[in-house]
Amino acid sequence: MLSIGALSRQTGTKVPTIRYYEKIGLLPEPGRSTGGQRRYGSAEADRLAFIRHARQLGFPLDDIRELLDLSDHPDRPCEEVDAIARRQLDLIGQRLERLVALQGELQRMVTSCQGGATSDCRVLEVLRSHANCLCETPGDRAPDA
Amino acid sequence: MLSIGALSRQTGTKVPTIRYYEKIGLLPEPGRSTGGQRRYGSAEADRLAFIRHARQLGFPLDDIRELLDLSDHPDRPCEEVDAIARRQLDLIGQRLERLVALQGELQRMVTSCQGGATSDCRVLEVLRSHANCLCETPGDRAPDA
DNA sequence: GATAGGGTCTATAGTCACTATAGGTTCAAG
DNA sequence: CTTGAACCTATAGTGACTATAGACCCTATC
Repeated sequence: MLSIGALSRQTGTKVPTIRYYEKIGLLPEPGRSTGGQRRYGSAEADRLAFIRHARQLGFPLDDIRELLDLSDHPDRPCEEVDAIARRQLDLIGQRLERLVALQGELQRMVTSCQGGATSDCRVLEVLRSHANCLCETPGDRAPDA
Repeated sequence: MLSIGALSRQTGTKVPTIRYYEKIGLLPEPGRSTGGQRRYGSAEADRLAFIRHARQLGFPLDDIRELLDLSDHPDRPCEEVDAIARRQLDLIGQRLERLVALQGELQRMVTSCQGGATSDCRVLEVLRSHANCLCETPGDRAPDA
């Protein structure tokens, strides 16, 4: 039986994160010691490891919830799992494309800066003028990983 | 003089976002109509365009605040600007590296899935076992863009 | 001048995935 | 039996917005 701190060290997950996962229902409520402290077995440790690994791969918690659910039902077909993974792969592809473009523009900005006063700064100039920038995807956001 | 909606359309920024930028001090408090509605001139429009462009390049708002400040002082040397841009470039490089690794692992997962029941699902199996995964950077996060 | 509608106002809460804090309790070693 | 680290709960904060509610304004048409 592991304390929350031991589980934290074992899985590389911070203690508040474990409690957070419990609160949002990703981890089951564990047993408690007589004094009321959480005690974990290997099933919980496996589940948490699964979650952390999926998080490292950038899956959002809602997807992970679904993956865990599917994982709990070995008889169900794995198409849904596949779909979730492919969706995530797609997303990462999109982010990569975008990041490469950003890197390009930033690189151009930085290398064209010759020093001097900010009044002549090429970086600021580029930021000021929208000429020759990407600006394809105006208001998008992309989280994590 | 532009209404907030007109400025929104001109810069591709949502109206609540403009008000949010004002609240956190990135945009100055604009003049108002007799009825109390915000009215913007071209200086504000330029400033907002600068902010949006920097955001598209992934700069966090705090960096943008500093860039705007430097931009307001044309006599100062542009080294700081350069440093901020280089830092951002670095960050993007790191994110790219990581995303490429993620893409690789996800791709392997997805292509090795042969269909069938979730009990044999290769995707879930990989998520369950930490063997041959990246796991170098345990608890890191990386926002935006 | 009245009215209709769309735009605008403020304030507040929600998003995602945590992280930090405060103030108290329990556990294990010595 | 005492110490001090680890644990408990509850709440608030992060970043960069987004959404909602309920009231008010502005302009155009009648």
